[in-house]
Amino acid sequence: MENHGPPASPLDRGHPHVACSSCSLRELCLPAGIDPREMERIDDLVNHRRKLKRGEHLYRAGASLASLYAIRSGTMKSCVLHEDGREQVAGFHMMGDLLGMDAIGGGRHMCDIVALEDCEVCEIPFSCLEQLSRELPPLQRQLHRIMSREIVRDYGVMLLLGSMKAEERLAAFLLNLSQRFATRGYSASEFNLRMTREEIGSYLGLKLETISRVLSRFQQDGLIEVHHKQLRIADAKRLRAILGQASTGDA
Amino acid sequence: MENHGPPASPLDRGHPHVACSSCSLRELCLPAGIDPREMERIDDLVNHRRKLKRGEHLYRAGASLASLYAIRSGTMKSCVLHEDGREQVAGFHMMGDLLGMDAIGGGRHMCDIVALEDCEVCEIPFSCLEQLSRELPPLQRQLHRIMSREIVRDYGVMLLLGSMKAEERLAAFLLNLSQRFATRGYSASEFNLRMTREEIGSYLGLKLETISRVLSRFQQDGLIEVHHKQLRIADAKRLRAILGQASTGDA
DNA sequence: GGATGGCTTTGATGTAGGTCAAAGGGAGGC
DNA sequence: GCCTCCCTTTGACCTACATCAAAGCCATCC
Repeated sequence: MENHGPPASPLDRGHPHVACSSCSLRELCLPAGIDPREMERIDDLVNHRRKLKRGEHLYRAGASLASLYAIRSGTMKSCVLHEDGREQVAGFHMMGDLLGMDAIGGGRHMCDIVALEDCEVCEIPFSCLEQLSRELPPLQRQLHRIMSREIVRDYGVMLLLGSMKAEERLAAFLLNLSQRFATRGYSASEFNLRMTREEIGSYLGLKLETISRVLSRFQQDGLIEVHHKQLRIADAKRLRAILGQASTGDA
Repeated sequence: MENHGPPASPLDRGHPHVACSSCSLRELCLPAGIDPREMERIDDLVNHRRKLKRGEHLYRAGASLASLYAIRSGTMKSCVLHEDGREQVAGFHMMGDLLGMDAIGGGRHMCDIVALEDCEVCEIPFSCLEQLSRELPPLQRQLHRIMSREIVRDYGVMLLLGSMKAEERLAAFLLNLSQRFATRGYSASEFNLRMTREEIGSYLGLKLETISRVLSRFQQDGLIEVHHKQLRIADAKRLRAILGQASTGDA
């Protein structure tokens, strides 16, 4: 039962001050590296926010490209759909991440984005962004950087899916989450899993039972502590060693 | 034993006329959609070509970003490397494809690119490209489109690796190759596999023996004919049906 | 407060694809 | 022309993960 809530006006123009210049995420997000004096031009670009309840879609595959979205708060997942109904989680996204770049190529979105909890996103009309990035080289750079990083991230996932076994995949996943929380100023060792075991499994190319079993094993081995969605990394070094697979030594 | 050939001068400035404007690939490649009158500015951008022999690297992971490369002829593979030596093929690339975008994010390449046969590429200094794309909106658009398509392509691979079984993966692979040859004006039904079974396997997250077995099975079932690297798609419809998995009917 | 329904855990069993092994074919080098 | 080396094919066996099944937990709804 997804918490669709009232379909209500998804566009919330009620914030008079949607300002990148005062946003704590600005160094992670699109405005990174922008001269403070130019910042107000970015503020104009991002003219409103949008709130989503858990389970709501930000957009669906097939929708035509209007805007990119920067996540201000909350966690989302992207899902690609196989024609025969199978779907796979392609990524988990959190504050500061930029979404929607899948649509630039063909003008239509190629995946669904779903809120895993209540979220807030900043909407960035794409044509304005293209325009402005012609005028502000640092903005252009940052956009390119973000798209490039997305490509590289995907390479990492391909490596994971193509050549790692279950334990390695899960270790890589947990360490990646940990690192992303750290980058955002949260604890690297203690956090909440916003997604279900099934979603993790889908992302990692495994079944939910396998996720559950491997988490239990990790816990027995003292690598982590899990209590439903609450997770603590108890021994990051050994967790990393599962990945390195060679050295149990200092990573 | 890779055919490294003489390390020789990799930069071949000997072509006086490296002109996008007269290149048969221009509509697939970076200049797509450029006004003919602006084309000479692109010609200036792409100021030289480079030839590679089979087995040579175009660049290696860690190399700093200097240029993007457009493939003029030949086939290449990209490989991502796991720290512990395992490597995985992340993609196969052919004429018209643009390489190197993995380095934009961090300034360093994140994968190796290796020629699977003798190749020729056009070198595009990245900072010039960024500069010029500020002045020519259609160039900017095309660059964004290409990067976006790369992201979407990766989603497809994730889906393949994460939720398809061996036969589906191989069918998807062959159909994808077929389609790419067709786009480039070659036969969609008959072509050469430039890569080994092992490389296909690496790309698809399978072992070479599995690739071999599945190809044999496909052949027995009359879906394809393979004779070493020569491949003919004998029944594209049924091959597509393996993917759709539901309807054996008209895809 | 009890009921309902998702999510998770754990066990028993099955299987796709991996691993190991051996032999056959082509292409390039001498 | 012959040799060598890689690539490929095919078979026999094994293992990691999927599948099926059942029971427990937590949150939410009534």
